[in-house]
Amino acid sequence: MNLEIITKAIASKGLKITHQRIVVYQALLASVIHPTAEQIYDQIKESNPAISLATVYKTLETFVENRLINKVPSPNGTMRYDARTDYHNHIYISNTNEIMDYDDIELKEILLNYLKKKQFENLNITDFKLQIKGEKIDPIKGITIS
Amino acid sequence: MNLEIITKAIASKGLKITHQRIVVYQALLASVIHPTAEQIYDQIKESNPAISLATVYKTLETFVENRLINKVPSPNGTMRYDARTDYHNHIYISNTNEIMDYDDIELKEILLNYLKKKQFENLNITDFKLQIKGEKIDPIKGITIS
DNA sequence: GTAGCTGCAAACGATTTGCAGTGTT
DNA sequence: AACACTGCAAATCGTTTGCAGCTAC
Repeated sequence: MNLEIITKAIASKGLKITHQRIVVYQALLASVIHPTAEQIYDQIKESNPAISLATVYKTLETFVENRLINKVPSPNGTMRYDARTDYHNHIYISNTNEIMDYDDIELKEILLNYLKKKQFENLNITDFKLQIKGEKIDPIKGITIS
Repeated sequence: MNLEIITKAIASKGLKITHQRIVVYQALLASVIHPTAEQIYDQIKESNPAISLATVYKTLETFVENRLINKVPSPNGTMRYDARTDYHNHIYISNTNEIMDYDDIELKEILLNYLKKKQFENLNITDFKLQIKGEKIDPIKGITIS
């Protein structure tokens, strides 16, 4: 997406603007599959053959530390990355190993309301999400929600 | 816990009742920390020095396949195990790396209700839970919820 | 007796690290 | 020029595997 937005986002964290960081962030922003580090690497090395996998890992880790992106543990043990940092839920699809975003303002309200009512002592809540797990009935087709 | 319950549970899945399986299942049932395979291994090898870590892994995997226990991916990348298979939610505490169970019938109702209203096409939901992430304000003290 | 289980050691895949060289500021 | 960042290869960590011997049924 917009290169200026990307460089600004990186610079805003006091990080140096390198080609590698731009490309990694760009790839993640464009992706909808919550890719692994290796998937990002495979994708970007086509246009960027010199990049190293270790750099992709380091870059992603740096972004996570600076809250530019999120790291998502997946049920099969590998980490996946998510450029979205705003509130949203995930659906994990076990037969295709996909992670889908799932947004609903109503759900957010319901959960916020619920959590507000509860008293959590000694706990500072930093995040919450409804994790839905399921399987596609037809693995080739998409999922629609209404 | 009750040895008879343990052996019956294992036998009910058509699995052979071995000392190792009993001990692993027992340790997991008694634990409240959602231990890793290695934590279970460390705990049981005190009374069972001959047991091997590979067996603990294999045993846990067998239990998961037979739906006796659950495998939980944790944000730091390692898998943790949970003897509870009934509906419950998890709180992940990032500064202590703890996973806490969190139960509330009201919450279950709210979520069930919400999901019932929604139409998920081409998706067969197998599980859902509210994942709360937070940090302990005082890491030594516990968390109370009301 | 036989299939299923265990223990060992070796293999594996994902991720991290140390370090010398390079690039950004 | 200084320091942060990159690339490489080696190291590490959690987990899995192959296989020979053992055990529950």
